[in-house]
Amino acid sequence: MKNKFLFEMKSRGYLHQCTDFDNLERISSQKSITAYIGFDCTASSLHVGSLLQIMILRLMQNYGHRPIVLLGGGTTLIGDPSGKDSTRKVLDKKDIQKNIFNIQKVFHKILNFSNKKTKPIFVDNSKWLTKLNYIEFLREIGSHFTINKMLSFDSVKLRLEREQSLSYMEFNYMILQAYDFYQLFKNKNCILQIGGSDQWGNIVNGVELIRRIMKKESFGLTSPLITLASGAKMGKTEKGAIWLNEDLLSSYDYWQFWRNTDDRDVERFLYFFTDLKVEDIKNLCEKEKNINKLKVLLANEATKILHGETKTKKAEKTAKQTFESGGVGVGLPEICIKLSEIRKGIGILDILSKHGVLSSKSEARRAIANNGIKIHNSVVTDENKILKMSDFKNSSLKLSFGKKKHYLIKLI
RNA sequence: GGAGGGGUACCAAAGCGGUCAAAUGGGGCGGGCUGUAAACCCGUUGACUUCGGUCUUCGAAAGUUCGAAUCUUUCCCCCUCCA
Repeated sequence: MKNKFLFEMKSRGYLHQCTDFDNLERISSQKSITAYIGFDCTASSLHVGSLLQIMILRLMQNYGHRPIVLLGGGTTLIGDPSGKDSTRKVLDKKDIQKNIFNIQKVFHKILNFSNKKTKPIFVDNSKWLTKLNYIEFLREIGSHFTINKMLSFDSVKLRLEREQSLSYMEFNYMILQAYDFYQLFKNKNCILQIGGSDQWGNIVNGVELIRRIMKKESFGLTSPLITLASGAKMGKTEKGAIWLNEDLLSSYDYWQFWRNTDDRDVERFLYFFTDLKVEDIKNLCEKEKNINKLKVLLANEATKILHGETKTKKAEKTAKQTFESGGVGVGLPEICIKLSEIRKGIGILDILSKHGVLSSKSEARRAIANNGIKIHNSVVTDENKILKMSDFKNSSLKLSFGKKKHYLIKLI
């Protein structure tokens, strides 16, 4: 393969399907191209489930291509039915705008803005979608779609087969996404749409719409859906999503997420989520027998991309102090307690339930009954324990819930 | 619009007048083993509690009853078939 960009895409495992690989390869070796990925704005942050897409944009930039980040302010008003069992709550415009604002931040961290040629363009499809005139739209765009075909797409078919209702509103989603691609093709010279494999149908619709209206070729490319070795979907852990925005998930917790990767996923993730060279990863995985070293490497490299070198080093150091030497890591989440409260006498249950360690006193009781709470590494057995000054060392106290969640209680 | 079926905890699914804070499975959480892994084993899984109990939950509201997730009425929602 002569095209370095697509070659690396392939060797990292980013490639799943493409509408016309050979032609895309030819064009992207001749000139710099523009490609877009659309993101849902249903939450105030993206989570690791979207990270692969962002890594692809990053890779594009490395090879001199320009990414467009489409934040779907318009399509989020409708809700993509792809891969979903049921209709989502409909968000209002204000929330979506807020989400767009917050989601943008993460691209500024991961993508490169210094090179004029490859600087990302942000677009919000509400700009054109909300202005559409229904009748005109049906005539110009709707006439290019047949219901026969639309019914055959997985996103629709699955919902119908499972006897779950699909509203007419959602049914229109794929047309709107196709229209997005058409708009970007026409106005921004964007010839490629990238997405997760669940987007294949939506993407193909766009490619076809462009061919029908403009008689020109555009391209669609999908990345594989990442499933964890455990079978779960990436980013959707039960304990809560792995958010990319730091106000929702600290850099330490983000580092921990990667550090706790399943053995079987480590190698793949090194290709997916780090900047390490493909050959280097290959060599490393062959030579390194200690999988835990690779996990640390993965955690370091992945965290670096999102949160930067300084915070990564800090997270690594904190983890080392906390887990390997059983000591007190400096970067642990802190809980501040007033000196006067200690003097009055504050119970362990209150500490646990009021500072977000656990969500209720009952849960705290349970945790203590199950030997899950430790102070300075020794198990707390009395749920009525009152914290005293003598429990603190240098006016701080290490509180642990389970093996992995550790907090530092500080006196103020 | 007509005829049926159904809405139970995070999810699936039992219960069909008291012994039901609700079987069972999955998931989650904690413990053990280990490597901050997987698998496996054990415990736990509404809230508050002076650990005696108390309070709020079975789509919503009203009612029958000493007593309701269970019976009645109305309403809301979902599904199937017919039109």
